[in-house]
Amino acid sequence: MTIGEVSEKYGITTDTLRYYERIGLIPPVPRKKNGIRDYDEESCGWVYLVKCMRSAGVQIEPLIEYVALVQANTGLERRKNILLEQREKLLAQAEHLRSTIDLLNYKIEHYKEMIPKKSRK
Amino acid sequence: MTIGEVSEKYGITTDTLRYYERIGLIPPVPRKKNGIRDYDEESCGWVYLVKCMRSAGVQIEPLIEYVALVQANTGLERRKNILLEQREKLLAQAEHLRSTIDLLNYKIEHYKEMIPKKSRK
DNA sequence: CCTTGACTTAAAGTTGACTTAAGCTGTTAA
DNA sequence: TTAACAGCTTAAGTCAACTTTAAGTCAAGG
Repeated sequence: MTIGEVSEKYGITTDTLRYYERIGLIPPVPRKKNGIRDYDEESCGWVYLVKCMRSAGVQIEPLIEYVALVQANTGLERRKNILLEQREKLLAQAEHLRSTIDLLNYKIEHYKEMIPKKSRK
Repeated sequence: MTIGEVSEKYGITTDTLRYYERIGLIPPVPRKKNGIRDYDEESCGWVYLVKCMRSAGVQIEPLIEYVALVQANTGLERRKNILLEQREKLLAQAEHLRSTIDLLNYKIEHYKEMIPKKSRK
């Protein structure tokens, strides 16, 4: 799979895909003899994981550390801790999101009551 | 209430509070004769709302528009729509967060299985 | 042969959201 | 009364995470 196809598939620009690889957010992608990236299942899996985590708000730094450990095949305990830490953050975020949505619901109800009385046009 | 007290109360620096006011994220705060800000209930309410929305990920721009409309006492319909739009975004984000947390749970389970076999130290 | 799409490094530019600096003034404690 | 403090303003600076530009090379397809 070419970088262009992967870009299409996940909605990430080719520039960003190369950037991710450069900074170690995903492990080096296998190349064809001519040096062109040839994404396999595994690389796609990494891209998917990063896309998912990043869009959920996980910072780049912990992900880079995690990827480095997986590549070095070490730090099992540390890897688990990184995942646990990030999960904690996401759980807190989800909780905060819920209460903010409640606040919005409350305000929106207020407008629903106000508006029908005015608009007629 | 001085800016310092408000800063303390909501965990927002005085710099940020002034910045918020300057860009219209909260309406102008009342002043004492000497020009020093004197936050009342209403201003504190705005600070709280902004803190809540911002930390949930709501963009500054729509909030500025909303605040401007409230101040001009117009655009009831538009205000409601802004709130509806932001709620939609937060709901989508909450859903995405949930699935990402699931993915993390899955990966963490994997590490829980791997680790006990090795570590004995 | 030439266009297309891939590749490289390195650096500058962008965006969103603050933060800091510089240079004031006004109130309070020693 | 004088020095420390908290406040004031505007403009410039910072940071993360990209994005774009420069300035090329390389190789396959029409």
